[in-house]
Amino acid sequence: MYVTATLPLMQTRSIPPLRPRIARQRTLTIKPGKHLFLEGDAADKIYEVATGVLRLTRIMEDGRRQVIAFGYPGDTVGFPSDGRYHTDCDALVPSTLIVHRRADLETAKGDAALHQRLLRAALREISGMQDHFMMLGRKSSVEKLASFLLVLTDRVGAPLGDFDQVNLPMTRGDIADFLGLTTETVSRTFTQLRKSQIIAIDHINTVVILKPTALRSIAEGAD
Amino acid sequence: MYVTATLPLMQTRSIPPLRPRIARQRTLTIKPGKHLFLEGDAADKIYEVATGVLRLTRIMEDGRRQVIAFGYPGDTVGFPSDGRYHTDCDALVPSTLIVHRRADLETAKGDAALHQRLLRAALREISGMQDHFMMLGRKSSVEKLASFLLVLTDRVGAPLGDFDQVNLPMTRGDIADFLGLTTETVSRTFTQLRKSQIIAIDHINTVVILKPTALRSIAEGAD
DNA sequence: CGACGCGTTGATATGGCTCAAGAGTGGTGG
DNA sequence: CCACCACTCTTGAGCCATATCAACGCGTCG
Repeated sequence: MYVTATLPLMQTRSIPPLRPRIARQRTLTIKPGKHLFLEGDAADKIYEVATGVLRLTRIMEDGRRQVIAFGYPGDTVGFPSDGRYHTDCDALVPSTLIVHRRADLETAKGDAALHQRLLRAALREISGMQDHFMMLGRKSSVEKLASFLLVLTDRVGAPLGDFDQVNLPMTRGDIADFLGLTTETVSRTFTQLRKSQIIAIDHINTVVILKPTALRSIAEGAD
Repeated sequence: MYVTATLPLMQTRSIPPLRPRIARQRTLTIKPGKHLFLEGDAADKIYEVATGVLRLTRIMEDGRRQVIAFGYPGDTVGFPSDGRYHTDCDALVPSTLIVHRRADLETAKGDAALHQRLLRAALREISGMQDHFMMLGRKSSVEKLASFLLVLTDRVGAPLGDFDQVNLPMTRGDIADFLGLTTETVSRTFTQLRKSQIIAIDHINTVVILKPTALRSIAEGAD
């Protein structure tokens, strides 16, 4: 069997945000709480996150919500199907985005390199989602939260003394809806990891990874 | 809110299998139980299902399994990321596949129409997976099974008298691993739907949809 | 200062899991 | 053609992880 680190976020590995070279780039700023697009909107644009964090969600008629992904710098969001977006998308923190036309993804007629780039982002998204499946369908609450923290730390963690630290711009409810749990369970699971000295919690949204190895073995399903 | 039929399978809508026009197509036959590729294999080829049914799976070190998707005619499987496959893939029934080169997806240099076609398949896969997320994370067992049966019926159901009938080439275990349940729960849920006269079960793997409306309202979360 | 949103914690309920037994079902070889 | 075996499916009983319901603290913002 091929062993994979299980990665709940959209993408397996981050790619540095596109830096303008020759052509001027269309960019866009979006504030927390503001929607970039809604499910069902005609999808003309594709967005590449430059700074900030986005949230992609799906909502059922009765209000049940699933967070499909968090969009971090380097991530691309807004892949259309049948010309429409299939999730809602809003910002968790002030964010800046690079705007691409749908045509840049769909045809190689224009900027071939950009086309390639967007295509590759789409493929990365597919493989990232496959990890998320395993997590949603087959993992316990601790395993889910451990996996989540690990991926986030890998992608956007910052060293703090001997440890890695990670900031969580999303609420416990967002994490719950990403992992298929309730806020209460997420909160309890944080407490559990904190009490077993595997993580430390600074200000509600700042987690320090004290025992990365322990966290990793929890995520992979070691008892 | 934009209301979506929730669709657990890979793709929202089937597309007719590619029919050879000028160039000869490379095709391939695969028997039940045989693997088309494994997670981690170098991904040189992309496959379009012409006939049969494939199964895409992910397995954890301790044996927990997640069925990522079932590949029906018109579906495309084997999207690579970083040049590798990220799931295992085998056949549930004898299947024939149209083989494409990875380059056909990745560059528009060769057959532009084919490139487009594969790209669109990738985008459809992304949106299909988003539906699957909602199902895995937020639905009850009946809702899951109802959604599953509906999508399958839409895609590969056949009329039988006044009703639609659908064949299930996969085991209860496969369905369980697709829906994030156990075999026992899947079996019980089938029984429950059968006893409430919403479906009828012919030969273990043949389901007749007696009350599609009821099934639909269960899938969407009506109590 | 009050209100509201968010997070934590506790008590209890319950849906789906686990363990276990039996009933089909299909394949194989005598 | 039948007997046997392996495998899948079904059903039951009990349990456990997570949901639900509820209370409360804390920080933020008007």
